[in-house]
Amino acid sequence: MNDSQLKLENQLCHRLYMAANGIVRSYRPLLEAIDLTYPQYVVMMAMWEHEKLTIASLLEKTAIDGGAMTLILKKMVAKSLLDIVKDEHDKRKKWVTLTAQGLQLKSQALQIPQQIRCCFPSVSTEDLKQLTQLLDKILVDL
Amino acid sequence: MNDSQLKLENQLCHRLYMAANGIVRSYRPLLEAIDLTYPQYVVMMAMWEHEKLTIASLLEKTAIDGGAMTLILKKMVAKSLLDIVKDEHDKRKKWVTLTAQGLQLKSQALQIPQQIRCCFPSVSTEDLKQLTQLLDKILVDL
DNA sequence: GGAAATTAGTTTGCATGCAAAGTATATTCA
DNA sequence: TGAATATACTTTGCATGCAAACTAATTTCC
Repeated sequence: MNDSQLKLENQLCHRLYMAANGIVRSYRPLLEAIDLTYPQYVVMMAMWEHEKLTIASLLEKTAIDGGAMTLILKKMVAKSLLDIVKDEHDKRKKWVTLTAQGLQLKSQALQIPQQIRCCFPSVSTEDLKQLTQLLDKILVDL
Repeated sequence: MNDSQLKLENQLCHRLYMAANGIVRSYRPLLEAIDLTYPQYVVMMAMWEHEKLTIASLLEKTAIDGGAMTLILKKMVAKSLLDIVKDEHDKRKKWVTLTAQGLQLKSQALQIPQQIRCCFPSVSTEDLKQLTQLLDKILVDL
């Protein structure tokens, strides 16, 4: 029996775990400057792109947990970044929209992507492209 | 200004986030069968490989948070998978070792790697190799 | 038309991830 | 040798991730 398969070094999952946590850690100082946590930033990106989303579609686009989302949105509404209103016709639905302040924040966030790129000099544009394609293969199987 | 850079679709970080969470989710049913959480499984893999580690080296190998590790180890000791004893000479250090039961669990875990592979038919062996190399580029920059 | 099933969100309980503060022990160095 | 540092862990407080239970509203379908 080949127990090299159980070595930590050989676990793709552990590499993903370390890389994902590590990158989020790299974002932290940049996001603190605009007073956002990483998941809040993800929500903001979805909203900057769409302007108006139901909570359900926000959950789908961000892949954030539903239970966590309730709390995250509550905080973002408290910070006046978002508004949430019930749908007139389907009272189960809620619509999330950007406030003026939430929209304005985008201008401050625009520089974040390139700032993050600078944190990873070993990762070329070509690497990024390949990584995207490979990660997509994982995502389709989920 | 090019705000396509702020689209969720273009964030490597978000793909990593979804992939990492998704894979851990795939492990869950397999790990439940041997009553381990994912981080506990990571600790066990480190221990199966090394037999004896200080908490500090376990933290380094697993990249698990120190605060979380204290709790994780406590639970694993309670489940009789691990023993923890203070170092004789340096009373700050603690040594973690496998119990007989912890060692025995390895035989049941040996099949997990291939079972997980089956969950990801879209990811070839070559993909896995490339992914490993690319993720390592991220890891060196952290 | 009304019970059953489905959908949209929220709440709850538990397990981390993370930063920062705290504790105990060792080491350095003036 | 004794104060200042550094090391090894633990504790604390907060923010998710996750599963499961729960509420409210809507849709299906007999």
